[in-house]
Amino acid sequence: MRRASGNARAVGLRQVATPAPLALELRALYPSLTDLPLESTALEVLDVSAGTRLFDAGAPCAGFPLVLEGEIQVSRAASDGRQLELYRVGPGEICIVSAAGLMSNRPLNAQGTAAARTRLAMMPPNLFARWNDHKPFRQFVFGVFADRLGDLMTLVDAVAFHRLDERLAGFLLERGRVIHTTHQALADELGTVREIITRLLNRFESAGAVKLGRERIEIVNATALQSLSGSALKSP
Amino acid sequence: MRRASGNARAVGLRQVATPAPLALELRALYPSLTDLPLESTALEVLDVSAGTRLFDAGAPCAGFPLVLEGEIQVSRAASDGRQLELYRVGPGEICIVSAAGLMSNRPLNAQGTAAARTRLAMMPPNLFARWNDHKPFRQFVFGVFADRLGDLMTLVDAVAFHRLDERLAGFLLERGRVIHTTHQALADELGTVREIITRLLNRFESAGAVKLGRERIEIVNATALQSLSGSALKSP
DNA sequence: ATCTGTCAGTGACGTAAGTTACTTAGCCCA
DNA sequence: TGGGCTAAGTAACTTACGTCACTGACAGAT
Repeated sequence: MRRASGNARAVGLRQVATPAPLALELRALYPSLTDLPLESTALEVLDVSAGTRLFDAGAPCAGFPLVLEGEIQVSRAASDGRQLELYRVGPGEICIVSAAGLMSNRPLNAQGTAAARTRLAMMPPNLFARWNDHKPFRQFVFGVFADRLGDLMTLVDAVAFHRLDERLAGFLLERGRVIHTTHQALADELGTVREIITRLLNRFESAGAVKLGRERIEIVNATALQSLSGSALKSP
Repeated sequence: MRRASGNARAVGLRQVATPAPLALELRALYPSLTDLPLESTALEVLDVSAGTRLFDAGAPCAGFPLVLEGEIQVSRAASDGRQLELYRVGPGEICIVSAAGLMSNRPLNAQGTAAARTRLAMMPPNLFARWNDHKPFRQFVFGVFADRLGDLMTLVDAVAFHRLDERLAGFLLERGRVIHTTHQALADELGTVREIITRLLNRFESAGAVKLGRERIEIVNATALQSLSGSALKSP
């Protein structure tokens, strides 16, 4: 964590804190920033390793994250240690919990963790407010906001109306043929505990849908898995 | 359902479709509309009875509802007939599912039903887009948007991590001392079935927390109910 | 080669919640 | 005052999930 220093205002110039390569990178990932004065703005850049907690539920939002590389996992934690993933934020995407925290000036209602080594630029709260007056940026933010809201409703639906085996099967299908992860991580994404994941995965293996290994799940029969999922992923 | 008619443009004037009293009423409930040209705009006004379906999941959003009187219940339905209330929209409030539908141009991801006799003005999609350029309106919409998002997270949390008795107890406490509703309606709000509500309410009655009657629940010991709820309503 | 920590497997058990299939109660209106 | 409707009670049963308390398996460090 590094803060831009120096005092350019002393010589009557605006502070130039965002190096040109970073501005370029940002504009490539977030085209809606194109016409904004990135170069004359202090954006803090963080480079964190997998597992780093980036923000906590209950805390005020410290800034709006622009992900350059990696992925942030946003989830909700229960008092008994279980947790449930709400969504992930990758490069070029935005975090609606942060946006909501900034727009309503309320504490964040979820926690964010780096799911991998992650590099991100932090847009300070006042800057976020100011740049929302810029129509392209605003439209981008609120477009994604709206999309994520839909995802969240689908999640509510899944949690309220679907069995865990369906949800797990659907989840695996979204992750490609070979998945490298632990049972605990899967449990944390689905809001359950490790043992249940183990049990369900073993069932899937007995059914011939997957092959299991240490931190490894290979889908050997996607069709079977699909039918196990009951196609639980339909949005509306 | 009544559509404003006439063709004022034929005589070179903008269409004047919103009568002054309605404009007044709207501005009283939605102050962020103050500086917008309500009078020169065609706003359809609907007056519907309790139970009327106002929009369906999967359909495109027909307009942005401004509630004048009554209440809209927004919920998500499962294929087995169960349904789960996401939130309600009263006078002066806004519906984020509609807003999201308009901003992302995607089908709505929940259904809306009048929870009582409801009167509302419908802002057409293109008007909503246009008026979002007006800062006070925009800030109002997105402020509420952000707030509701928080509610939604709390809902996810409740559904994923809390028992139904806790949720029911909490729900009752929010509804005042005497509640007039059916067990089925409660089930539809919490995402379960009627029998379970009956069972739980009877337990609450045995515990001396409530007194039951036909379409009537009276809370006789709020403290007891509170402890049954496990204070399951904490947000973050 | 052994140690140590993480990851995975397992079985017994408890219980919240949904399902089925009724019966009973209360209310409206003819 | 007796149908006919909807709301509510109920009991027996099933099942998905979670909890507990382990044991075993593997990988990198020493």
